[in-house]
Amino acid sequence: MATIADVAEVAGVSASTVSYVLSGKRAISAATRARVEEAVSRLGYRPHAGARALASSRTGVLALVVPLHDDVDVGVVMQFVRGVVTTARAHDHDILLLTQEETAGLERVTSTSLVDGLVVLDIGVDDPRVGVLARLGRPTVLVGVPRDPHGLSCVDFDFAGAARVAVAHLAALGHRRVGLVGATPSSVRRGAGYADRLREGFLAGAAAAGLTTAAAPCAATAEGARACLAELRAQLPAPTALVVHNEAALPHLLAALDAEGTRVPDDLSIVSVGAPDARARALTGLDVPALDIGRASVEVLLERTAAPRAPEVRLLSSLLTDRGSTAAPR
Amino acid sequence: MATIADVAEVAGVSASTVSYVLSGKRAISAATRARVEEAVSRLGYRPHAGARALASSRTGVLALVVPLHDDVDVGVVMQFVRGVVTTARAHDHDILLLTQEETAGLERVTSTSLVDGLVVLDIGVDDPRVGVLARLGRPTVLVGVPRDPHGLSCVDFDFAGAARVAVAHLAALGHRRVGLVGATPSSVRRGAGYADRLREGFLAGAAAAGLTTAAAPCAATAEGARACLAELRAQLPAPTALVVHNEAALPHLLAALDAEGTRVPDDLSIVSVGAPDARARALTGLDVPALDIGRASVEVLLERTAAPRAPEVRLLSSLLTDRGSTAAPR
DNA sequence: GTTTTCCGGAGAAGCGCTTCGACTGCGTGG
DNA sequence: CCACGCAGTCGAAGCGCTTCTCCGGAAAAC
Repeated sequence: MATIADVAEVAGVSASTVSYVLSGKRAISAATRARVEEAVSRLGYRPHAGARALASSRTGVLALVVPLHDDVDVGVVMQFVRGVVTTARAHDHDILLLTQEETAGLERVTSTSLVDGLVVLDIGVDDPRVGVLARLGRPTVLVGVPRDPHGLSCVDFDFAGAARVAVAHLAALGHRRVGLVGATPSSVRRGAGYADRLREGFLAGAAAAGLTTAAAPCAATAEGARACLAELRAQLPAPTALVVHNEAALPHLLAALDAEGTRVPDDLSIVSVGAPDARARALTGLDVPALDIGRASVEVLLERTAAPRAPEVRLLSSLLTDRGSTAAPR
Repeated sequence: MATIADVAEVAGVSASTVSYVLSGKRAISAATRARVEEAVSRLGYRPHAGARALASSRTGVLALVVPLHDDVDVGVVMQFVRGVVTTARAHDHDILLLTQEETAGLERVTSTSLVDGLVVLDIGVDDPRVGVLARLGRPTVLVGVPRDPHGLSCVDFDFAGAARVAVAHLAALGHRRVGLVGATPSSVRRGAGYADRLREGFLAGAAAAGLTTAAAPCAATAEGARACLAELRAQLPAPTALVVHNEAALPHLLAALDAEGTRVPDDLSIVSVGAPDARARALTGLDVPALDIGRASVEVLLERTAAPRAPEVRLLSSLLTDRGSTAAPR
């Protein structure tokens, strides 16, 4: 491998000049720049990442911490990762992939100076990692909004806003009795804040539109779907529409409705908020803009690795797509 | 951050001694080892990754190249990634995530000495990256088997073997007319070798068992499933069993069968080879051991970063799981 | 008793890069 | 005409680590 010294020799300049040509941190005459660039491409020179990191104390690598547990939709995670990687690459950064083994991993990659910053997915309301991350003192973006962000930036989907849009859509169609099929009990137990935030948006939106409501969590099984339906109907007789915040339970829910002869949207309108599922029936609803969240995370992070900056909470919204699963009540 | 010099000072030894204690590359007396370790933990010392990489020309990072196109099952990719990451961590390595932007990424991470080796997913029969990777000269493991591996190691699922097992299972039940629902046309077009390898295993196994067969690719849509069924029946009247190598088409296939009143397994037995799908109906079949493939990839790779070694092609098999979708023909 | 071996440790030379300070001409303004 | 500033370049000092060489002393060999 060619080194910067080789390039300098070929170009007939000093190593520092080559460095300045490459970094653009000092003025260089057009003639010298041309000679250096010629030498660089002739030798196929590539700066050594380790040497660069050592001298500049910046690595050009960001850590991405993704969840392992199967409570999250893999499709959404994939899209998110894709957004992160492509955006990082667009800004000349690479991604180091960490799984949620332990908080020790966070400690390790920061204190060995392996990465310049971190993006941490699936942050719970009282996530113990948030305190650790704040203490580590590296630029960090949390995906999810904890109760106390400890001064870190957050990026997430605006679940409350999405619920309000969903409710407003149903209210505009004339629905008066609307149920909420909530997230899985396990995700609620885990303290994933989005379940509560969506629920609050749902209730606030319904109250504003003067709707009567019911809400219940829903396990992603056939029995879970039936139980949730029964529970909702016990709270609220004959709802004419459902907001579903549970892509995993959706197939079971649709199967249960089909089995009892309930037609969508003729007898019941459904708006889904969450991961778009390619395999199941497409429903009217708001999709989590996972790609955009990934992109935004990296952008927020890089702004803060470049220069110190106040933390920020950025909530992204998405538009309601009509896929024919809602209609006016009969 | 504490440096090795700080540790040396606190422990009352030289920096080189600290280095040898940490790497274990030389004999150290118990007394000094204890003093050094005490100093390390007191200062919370962590070696700087860049400095280490510069001096030792090893980074402890492996590149993982994952596909973006949605022709692959995200669940399988996730499992695979999980196997890669956990195995790498178990051997004190980290994972740098690359997407298939371009072959330029491969070039970049190797020639800047960012990584010690590469694991490249979803290798096609004539994948252009294989030649590039061979030229780069870093330890590499291909997941998938190209026509010419250029001296690189390969790890993959034994699709041919899986098909033989599936066919043998059906033959043992007494089936004589068996159809193969193949991979999607787009994956075949892409040159993903597994489609052909499974097909060959299917045909060989069927021939050995004296079965009559038909085979057709299948698009992952409702019409695709119907067309594939029609095509199979045109080639082979009234097949009593199907081997399905297409998890994406499976829901549509089952729906089509259901719609025409064909019962599984009463009227038709089905063996599925591929990604286990949590959402759809569980079928008898062989699951791609994605986690194990990830694990094996890293192990094969690390064996070759540690010391030069001949390339290897490792095909992993899995066991047939009976989930009640096969029965003796009537 | 002397010589050889071996063990444990220190010293120093890089690894390849960035960046600070210094130097050299050259054009400007006083 | 002289200081002065400025663009353009170089030299050198690290960044923090690994690893080669060397060295003293104790143990083993003769």
